[in-house]
Amino acid sequence: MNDNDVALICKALSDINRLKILKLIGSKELCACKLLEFLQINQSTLSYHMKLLSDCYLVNVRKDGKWSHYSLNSKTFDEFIAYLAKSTQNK
Amino acid sequence: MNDNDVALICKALSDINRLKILKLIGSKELCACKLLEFLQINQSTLSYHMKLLSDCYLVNVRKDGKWSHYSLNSKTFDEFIAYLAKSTQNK
DNA sequence: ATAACATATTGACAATTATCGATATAAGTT
DNA sequence: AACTTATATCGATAATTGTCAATATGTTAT
Repeated sequence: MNDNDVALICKALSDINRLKILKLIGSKELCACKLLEFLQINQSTLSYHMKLLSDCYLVNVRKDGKWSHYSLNSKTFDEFIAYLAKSTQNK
Repeated sequence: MNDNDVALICKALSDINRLKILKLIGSKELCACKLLEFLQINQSTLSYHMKLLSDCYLVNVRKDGKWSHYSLNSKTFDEFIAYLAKSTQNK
């Protein structure tokens, strides 16, 4: 993880809908159709957000038939938090 | 601190130059002219970034004569990290 | 094979962003 | 008072972003 990765992840988290998504899938895996129920956005818009979140490895996608199940990639998320916290220390 | 605050802070940290600034002022206060030495950007561009960072309370500004001294607002930063970390837990 | 369903992709568009040059403000210096 | 220095603001511009409607892709059910 480097500054560029962190910038990308921050960008991914800089949208209110994507933050809501993070919270929703933070503790349990959800499919796109469930996420759609909670958010006031179009299906294609959700798909756009999910791609953005998974492109920076913040979110895992598990395909099961016609469903896409999304979950938080805890490894990336934890590394991100740790990197950020460390960024502001010593040097 | 709420989702909107966090989205704003994430947006503030989603730029590579602002991330560098965060690292630079994370441990010690620096004036704009010092920051300018480290970054390959215009003076007005730096001023724009610093305004963005201080508008979301991530950065403190201390004016001293004609100088502006910037430092990390640790309270905001720590709250931000804590909020993010908590966002992905239980519910 | 056809239909229905879940999700992804494309194209378009308005809004926002990062950047710079020019100018303004405000403080120190001569 | 005139000049220099440090920073902020304004105006313009190219690039990026979030959104939707329409369409495509792929899967299951009939």
